[in-house]
Amino acid sequence: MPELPEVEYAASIVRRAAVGRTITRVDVLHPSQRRSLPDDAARSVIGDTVVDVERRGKHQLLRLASGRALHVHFRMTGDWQVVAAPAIILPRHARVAIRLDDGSCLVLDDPRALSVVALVARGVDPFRTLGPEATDRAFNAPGLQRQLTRRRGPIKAVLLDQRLVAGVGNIYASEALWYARIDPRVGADRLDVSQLARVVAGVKRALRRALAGAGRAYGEGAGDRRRFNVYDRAGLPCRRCGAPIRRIVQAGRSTYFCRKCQKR
DNA sequence: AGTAACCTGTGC
DNA sequence: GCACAGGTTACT
Repeated sequence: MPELPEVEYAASIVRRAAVGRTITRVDVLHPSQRRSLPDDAARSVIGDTVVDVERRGKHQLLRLASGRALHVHFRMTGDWQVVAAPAIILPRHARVAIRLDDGSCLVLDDPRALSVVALVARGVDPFRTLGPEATDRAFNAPGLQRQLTRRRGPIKAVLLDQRLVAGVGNIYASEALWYARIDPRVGADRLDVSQLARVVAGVKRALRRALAGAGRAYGEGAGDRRRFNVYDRAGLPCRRCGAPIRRIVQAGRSTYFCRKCQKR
């Protein structure tokens, strides 16, 4: 589920539920999460107050009054559930439960347990390695071209590199290149600045469209394929030209594209 | 640049 | 049984 639009939506839910609230208890319910959030760290945030919730790329940061923060990444299958008091019934795949002073509970719900929750010390910037935000003006063709002098590889793989641009995931990398009409297999360093401008525009278009729809049609499974132009549509007709959508594997991940209208 | 690893679930 | 899954890091 969680690409940037879903993370933005999840962050907005947590913001509403947690800002201004004080943490009264933290339970780490799966050994996998204990690696990033050991028991002593979990204990140490008790009594601290959530003052803000930020999102950068696919990362979330719950800023605490002490100056520290909880850094959250959903990876493949994480999500927040906010459970209201007094009936605290944890979802099936509850991995971390953060109780708040109004009796409610923030639950990290993650079947695969790959999510990461870590305590960040005051003054540490957990986002320092991230590139410009995908939806921001700072993500632009000239800037991308400069980065490409050091980063080679097919454009699809390059878009997934969070150091170059923050927030593009596997679905929207395919979607963006379909909008840009560019073949995902092309070496990124072979694209000229006007083609890179199309890639940048494609990324923004795909993400903004999804951001507008996040919250609706979320996690319903069946409705998902309809939202996409190419992702998970192997063999189905391209919405632009009718040619069958192809699936290939790049760097171990599925890529979907239209061979006819995505060139070079 | 590809592959394994981290985990569990789903669908063929 | 096996392939595959929307992410990321650390290895060949």
